[in-house]
Amino acid sequence: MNTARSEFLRVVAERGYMHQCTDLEALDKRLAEGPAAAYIGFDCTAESLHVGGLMQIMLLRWWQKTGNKPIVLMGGGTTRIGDPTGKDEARKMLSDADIARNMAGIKTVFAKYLSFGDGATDAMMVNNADWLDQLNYIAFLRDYGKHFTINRMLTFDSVKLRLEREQPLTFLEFNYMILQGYDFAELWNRHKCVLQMGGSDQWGNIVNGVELGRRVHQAELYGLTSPLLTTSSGAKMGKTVGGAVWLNADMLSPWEFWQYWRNTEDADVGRFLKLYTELPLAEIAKLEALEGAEINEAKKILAHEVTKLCHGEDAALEAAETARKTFEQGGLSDNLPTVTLPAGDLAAGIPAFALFVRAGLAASNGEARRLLQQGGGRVNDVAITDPAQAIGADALKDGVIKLTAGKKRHVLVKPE
RNA sequence: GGAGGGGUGGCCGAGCGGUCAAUGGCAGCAGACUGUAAAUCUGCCGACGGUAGUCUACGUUGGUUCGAAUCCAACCCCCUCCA
Repeated sequence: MNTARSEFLRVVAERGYMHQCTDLEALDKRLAEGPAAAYIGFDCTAESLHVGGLMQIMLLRWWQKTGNKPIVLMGGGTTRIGDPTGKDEARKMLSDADIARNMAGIKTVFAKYLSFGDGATDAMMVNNADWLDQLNYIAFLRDYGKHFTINRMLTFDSVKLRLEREQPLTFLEFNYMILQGYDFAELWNRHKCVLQMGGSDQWGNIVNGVELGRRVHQAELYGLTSPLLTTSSGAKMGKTVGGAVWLNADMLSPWEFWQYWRNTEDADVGRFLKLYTELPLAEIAKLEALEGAEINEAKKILAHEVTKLCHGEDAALEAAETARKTFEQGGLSDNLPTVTLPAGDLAAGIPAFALFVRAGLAASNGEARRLLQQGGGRVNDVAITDPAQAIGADALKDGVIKLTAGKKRHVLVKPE
């Protein structure tokens, strides 16, 4: 791998993006010959992508930076089927309206990482509904179905998992891999796309496309997968207290996004800097070498760099400043998540537990009570252990009340 | 169509007439220790409620019982084997 001639594959190898490749040497040779097009597919299963998809986006970004053309494939068609890969049971069917809404939400993020346009290395976005929706069943089966044997399909992990666990796999889902394979062949046909990338769980689907392209179009196609990312302690990436770590700001504020990276485990800092930032490797090596509490500096840089790419430099700086005020000075920052409350309610006094619920720091009154009783709740940095203690307008400091749950979750309450 | 097995809290998985809001594990939350880290230890972990109490829960609907997640019936769904 050190012998890679193409800049892209060098980056991929050095920064840890590679898990498997269908034919590394041939791909390297192809890339050395000149710019190429590659695609990654994104299914429209939620209104935003989350950090789980960030590595794929970074791959496309490097692809473009190293002089190639990225194609973002929106799975408007395949999402109607539902990818069974890695799933114990069928996902519930999404309505076309859901899919359209999700696609609209997901699309927005790519503009931040890729530059779109009509030039040779400009990114383009396509939707596989454009060709899948109008497939003619019999014609499709004759032209493409003949290239897939059931024998082979049954050997794919996505299928085996279901069969071994004795969970049903519907014929609908069974077709997913064929359609994804067809996507690749079609993208070769339309845009001379030679490479499909994706997470390691997509390996089987990708290989299908490579083979289909060869059989139908005699095309030399390649596949490359990235490792499935878990944190050092084994947890799957991308969970915060609130849920997934979304990339869209309206689903997860830049402040919380920054916090997510700031809280990276020590052992993951170097790896994440390589994967999710574009800092030079030499600089990363220095940061990685920091010991003990000093590694916190590296985490701040990680948080800054990742947030800068996703939400812009201003948002990153603002989050850093908010963190500095909140954690290092123990003070107030008006950039913390804020909840408003009718001034009248506050004047009348609200039991502490109820206030925590209204601020979104507890899901139910019972949970809020427990939080307070266990000493995990603070009002203006003072622990409140009596859940029923009334909080009134006299708690206002500079016009706001600061609520804290645990060590890291802060919310400002403002009367209005 | 026939025979058998199964559907329990976010997940896995016990329970098989009362002492069950339901053992245990995972996940999650909080506290201690720390560095907004990890590991570890401790507490919490259905809802409402002045921790007494009330309500909603063990696929669905009825039934038997003083009393059911536990027994019966019908229905729905899943799995296995046979046809």
